[in-house]
Amino acid sequence: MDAPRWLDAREDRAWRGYRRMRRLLDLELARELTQATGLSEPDYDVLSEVSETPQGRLRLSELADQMRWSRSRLSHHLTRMQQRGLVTREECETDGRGSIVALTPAGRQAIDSAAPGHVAAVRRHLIDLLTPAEVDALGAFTHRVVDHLAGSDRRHSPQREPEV
Amino acid sequence: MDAPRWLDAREDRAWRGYRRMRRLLDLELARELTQATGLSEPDYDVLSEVSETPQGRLRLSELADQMRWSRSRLSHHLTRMQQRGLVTREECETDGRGSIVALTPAGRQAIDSAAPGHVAAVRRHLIDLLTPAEVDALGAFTHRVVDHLAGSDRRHSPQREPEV
DNA sequence: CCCAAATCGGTGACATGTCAACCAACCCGT
DNA sequence: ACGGGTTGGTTGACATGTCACCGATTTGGG
Repeated sequence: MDAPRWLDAREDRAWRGYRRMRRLLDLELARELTQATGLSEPDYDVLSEVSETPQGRLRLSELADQMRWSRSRLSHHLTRMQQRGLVTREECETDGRGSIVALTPAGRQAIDSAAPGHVAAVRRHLIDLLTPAEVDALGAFTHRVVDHLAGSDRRHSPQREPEV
Repeated sequence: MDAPRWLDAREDRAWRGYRRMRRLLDLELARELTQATGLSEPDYDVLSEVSETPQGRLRLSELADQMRWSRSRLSHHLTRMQQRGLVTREECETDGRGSIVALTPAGRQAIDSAAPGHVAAVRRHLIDLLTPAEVDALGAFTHRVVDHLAGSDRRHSPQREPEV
């Protein structure tokens, strides 16, 4: 950890800007979404993922992996969503341990009516403020960063180092 | 809310990439920071802000504004940091209501020893993966988005509409 | 076939963040 | 100097997320 390379002015500007944007954008999108629909962003994300499957049904483990959520978090959150009538849990026939989330009609209705407004907010506060070139750059480098993290993640996941 | 303009393929790629990056990057940076130093990211941010003042002392309201934290959140968090001996609270002489956060020696030591590693992690997982042009683009559009949000925020803050 | 190990999901304790309510001190027009 | 309105900060109740652990089931090697 010797002679750290600090961030230069442009890097610092980018990093601070990123952090600040992340915080403010999150707050605003969550605020608008909740006010308009009563859904939180996690609610929205869950409903969105489940509604994109043909059946409106999804295995918990798959959902957790897609969202990069811990199983514990998903389980807690689904319990709350279930109490509000947005989803139900069903048994998995092919695996006795498994569970399946399914949208209720109310859940389907909630995501359908929330989506247009949410997309509009994303446009208004982010996408439409970027030039096409910036949109492409954002798509490019975020995926690069994610791939890199997924690579180093593997080192931390419950896998053994190759034996000697 | 009629005829929503959905995100096209590139916009969708950028938006999904951003969300995924945000989540994974947060997790990884927090994980490394906590493992190396025992500090959480919020801890780090608070210590970082306070340590950048000449005295290592800062008015609570100023700190809250700079960090875009609610006063409540800040108060709760400082209470926890205080219990761990990282900061202390002092009275403000010029304003009887006010409080001041001050770094303890332990707090100073914590941020000093945490900073190099944290910056290195930010480089390794983000900055060094971007081209210089991408760094500049990130700096540019994040600030644009923040300014836009700050502008619309004003409409929601506790201010009156101009009276008739 | 059998048993150890891994996987799936759930639970309880705890850390963190939000929201609304509150008190004390300040401000300021009268 | 008074008193209403505002501000600074704290608090408690509650929502959310994390962590460690558990019980049930599946899997895979001998």
